[in-house]
Amino acid sequence: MSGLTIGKLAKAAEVNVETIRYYQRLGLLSEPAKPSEGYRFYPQTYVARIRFIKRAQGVGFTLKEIAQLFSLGEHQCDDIQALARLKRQEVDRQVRDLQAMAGLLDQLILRCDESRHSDHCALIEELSQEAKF
Amino acid sequence: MSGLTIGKLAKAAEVNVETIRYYQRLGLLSEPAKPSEGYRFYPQTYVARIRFIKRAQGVGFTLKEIAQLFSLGEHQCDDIQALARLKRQEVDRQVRDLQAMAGLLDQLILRCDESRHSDHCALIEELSQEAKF
DNA sequence: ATAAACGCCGTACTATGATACGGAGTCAAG
DNA sequence: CTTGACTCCGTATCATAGTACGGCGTTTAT
Repeated sequence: MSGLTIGKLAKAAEVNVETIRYYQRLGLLSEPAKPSEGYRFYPQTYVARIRFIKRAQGVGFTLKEIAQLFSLGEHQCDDIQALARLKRQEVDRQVRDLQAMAGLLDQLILRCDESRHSDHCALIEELSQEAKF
Repeated sequence: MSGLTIGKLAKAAEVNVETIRYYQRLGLLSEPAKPSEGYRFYPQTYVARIRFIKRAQGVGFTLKEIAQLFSLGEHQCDDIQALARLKRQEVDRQVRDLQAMAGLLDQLILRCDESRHSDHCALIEELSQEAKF
């Protein structure tokens, strides 16, 4: 098993072929050398990498940030730590935001149980008040 | 204190004036009636609402999803619960993803401490393996 | 050995989430 | 009472993240 064609990779990673090409253009994925005759072959590890990109995006990272994240390991350990710690803090903030969101949804669900839901705006207000960052 | 002009609101919520107009066009914010002479006035509660939108975006919600979230409270409690529960599950998944991301960053930070960082790709692979949703 | 399917590559188009711009009206400080 | 800042509104432009398309070459299954 020397590798996957782009179509197989796309299917395995559950993305569009064009998306892979796009990621290559952005440098998120390196493009394997093209054999003088025939198609490119992609290593299986790309499946994981693409899935990772998709998940990171799902939690609010931009492709640029993800590229930065990847680059963390590719430098000598100098200012990497600072960047990683910064990202780490952002992630913590995002977790807090999501937990607040979970709380809001829980309250909405509860309120539904009680068949009474007049003050959801107060909830939103409260939630955003917490956001002192 | 009868309300804010759009500029004051924008400053208070730390967004561009144009962003507010845009949100109005999308129905995320209702546009206060324009007095026959003079400027519109926005209630202070809009500050919280805008901050909420911004935070929700930050954790991966689209404006469309946020609009949906807002609409949850504005219907009679029928299929609201189902939708809220669905969103709730998504949020839980996102929290898990973020925690995995935090773990990845922690490992990168550690590896920096050890001044040795050859296998970060293995980390990414591992992380995306976990993602069986 | 040939047709259908797939890969390659460049360019064009789409949707989302804003931002900018221009001209006219309004407000408020000096 | 004027001038500078702000509002209003419509339209245009931008960045990001893809998706589609067309023409050509390659591959593979029948």
